[in-house]
Amino acid sequence: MNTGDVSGAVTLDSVNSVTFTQDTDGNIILHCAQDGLGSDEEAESMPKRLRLSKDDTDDSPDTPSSYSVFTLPISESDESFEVTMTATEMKDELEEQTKCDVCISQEDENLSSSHKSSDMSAVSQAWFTTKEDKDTLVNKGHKWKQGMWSKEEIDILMNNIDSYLKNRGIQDPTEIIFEMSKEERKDFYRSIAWGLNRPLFAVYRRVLRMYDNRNHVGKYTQEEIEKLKDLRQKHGNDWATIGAALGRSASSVKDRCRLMKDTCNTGKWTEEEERRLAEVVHELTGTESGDMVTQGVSWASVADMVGTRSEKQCRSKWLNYLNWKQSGGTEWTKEDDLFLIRRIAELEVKDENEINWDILAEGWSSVRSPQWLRSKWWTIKRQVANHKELPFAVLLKGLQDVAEAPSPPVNKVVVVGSRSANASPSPVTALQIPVQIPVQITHVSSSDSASGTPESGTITLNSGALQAFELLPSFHLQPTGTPGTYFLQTGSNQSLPLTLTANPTVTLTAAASPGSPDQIILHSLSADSLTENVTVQMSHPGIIIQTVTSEDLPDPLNQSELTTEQDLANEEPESKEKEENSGISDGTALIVPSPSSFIPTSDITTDSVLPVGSLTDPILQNQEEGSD
DNA sequence: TTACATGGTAAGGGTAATTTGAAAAG
DNA sequence: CCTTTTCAAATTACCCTTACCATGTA
Repeated sequence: MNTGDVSGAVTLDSVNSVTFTQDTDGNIILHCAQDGLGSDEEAESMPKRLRLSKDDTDDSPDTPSSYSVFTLPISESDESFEVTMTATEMKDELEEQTKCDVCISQEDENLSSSHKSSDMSAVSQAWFTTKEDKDTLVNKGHKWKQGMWSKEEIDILMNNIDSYLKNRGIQDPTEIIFEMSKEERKDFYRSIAWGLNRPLFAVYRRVLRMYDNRNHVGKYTQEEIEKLKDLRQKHGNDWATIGAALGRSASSVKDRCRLMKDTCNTGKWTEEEERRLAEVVHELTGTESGDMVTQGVSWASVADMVGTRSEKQCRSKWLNYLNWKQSGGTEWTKEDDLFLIRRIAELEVKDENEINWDILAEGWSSVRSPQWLRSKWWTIKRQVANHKELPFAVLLKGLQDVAEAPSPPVNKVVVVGSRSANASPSPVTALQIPVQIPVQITHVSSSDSASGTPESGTITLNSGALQAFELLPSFHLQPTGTPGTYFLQTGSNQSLPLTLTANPTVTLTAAASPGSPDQIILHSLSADSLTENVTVQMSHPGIIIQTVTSEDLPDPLNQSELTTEQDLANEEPESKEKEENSGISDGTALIVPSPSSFIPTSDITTDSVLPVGSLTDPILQNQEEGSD
């Protein structure tokens, strides 16, 4: 699937000169002369005014402050549009200079010169290689982001690249990156780094990796590995040459070589190996058996001394098991799960990246290491199929509810997120309290049904309750007549993964939830006699039933049927794929209790999340393609 | 020449996700 | 007893920083 056609992509090439003023409410008004709008024949001289209002969902110290820009309606014919402008670090300037001229012009010399007048982007406009440089800047109060790039950062980067390309009339970014000379691409990196709190060299590397198509090739085959060994013999550490010969990037082959020491064992560690590992670690770090050692270890040296294992194996064994074992660690329990979620919630961080795992892990005997704890969090988090889309706070609250639910562990159905009505692009967080949704499964005694058992039986699902819904191959909704109530109907030849036993009605989960009148009735028309006439009632507004099948997307036909119903307009439970990024994708969702192995996350990732811009991150794209 | 900006490499610490394999359950 | 499922350990593809070097240029 291609995300390139995400609708509503923002056009950034409306090159006009604009003027900021401030109104009495403190809003910044952006006056924008209507001359340069490209092909627009209607040379409407009416100036377009935009109001900049601070987006307060995003005021964490580490994330860029962003301003939403809305057009103020001037006339009916005025094509309104909406832009989100990231104004990182420019905030202060904007606030103190109530009036300034900014030229967003074709020539990005202008662009940079207007920035140059200040140190607003000191971080992203410097190459900087040393720690001291970093410290100096940080001490001066500049933000310095490092570590994994967040989705937001990538979006900014992609947008920057996009507008650079548009300004230059270049189609393919790889032209600039791999073909142009230094001179020709002068200022490329400088321009695209704008708005990011990372030094240029970080941006530079990120971009190289992103667009190097020899970099996301996937698993090494056995032949490749053999060939790699040969090449290694021949060329030593000349990774560029080896990579070229293999059709892989230099860093890829370098990394692969790190995994294979000729003397490496695989599989389970022997006691002797473990003993040696412990000895070596303690020796190299000047610590004693029983001490917690979670950083400051040179794993390359450790591996050398251990002899039979690679550095990664050593590190992994130590941080995920051995150190904990030796310092008297205790087993991780379900309670620990809950405790972890609570602890994280207590931190009240806006973003996962702000969590200090070292501190969190301190004095917690069932935690094997901070690194391990972090991965533990990941496994918890990934039980939520769409965790990638959910705002951190929502995810957290949802998990907390789930974990604390007193309900029996069997048949737990959890849904995170609720529908935030329509339209209003209101803050995604806070208001939307994830709830557990009671799901009732009853037999329907409706209409026809020739089935012999009007009595109903318990419905148990293969293993996790929601699997039933996930596996629904396709369906459509039919209004039942009762407002907000629909039949959700599957195709006749598709059997639900439901089996009936002998029990009348079953509530899959019974958590406290806001009473809600809205119901969805699922009516299976499966040919399978056992599953005939099964109705699933769910009472909650805005449940999204995500059809996640192995073939990915729901049947488009059914989708369209679904959306034609007028009263589905507000409550329409399933619309995600359709609606793309029209703003209502916030927060509604579905947790799944099923093993992660099953859920293809590919279809719920980027499309609805990619906010603006028409470029796709090739890395993401690659991952999607690969996940088939 | 120095000093500095830019662009580049190798090494290695790290993360995120999948694969593997043994134990538990059917 | 055999097969399937489950779950944690092991593995691996990929990511990011640091240190250091090369070259261009003011």
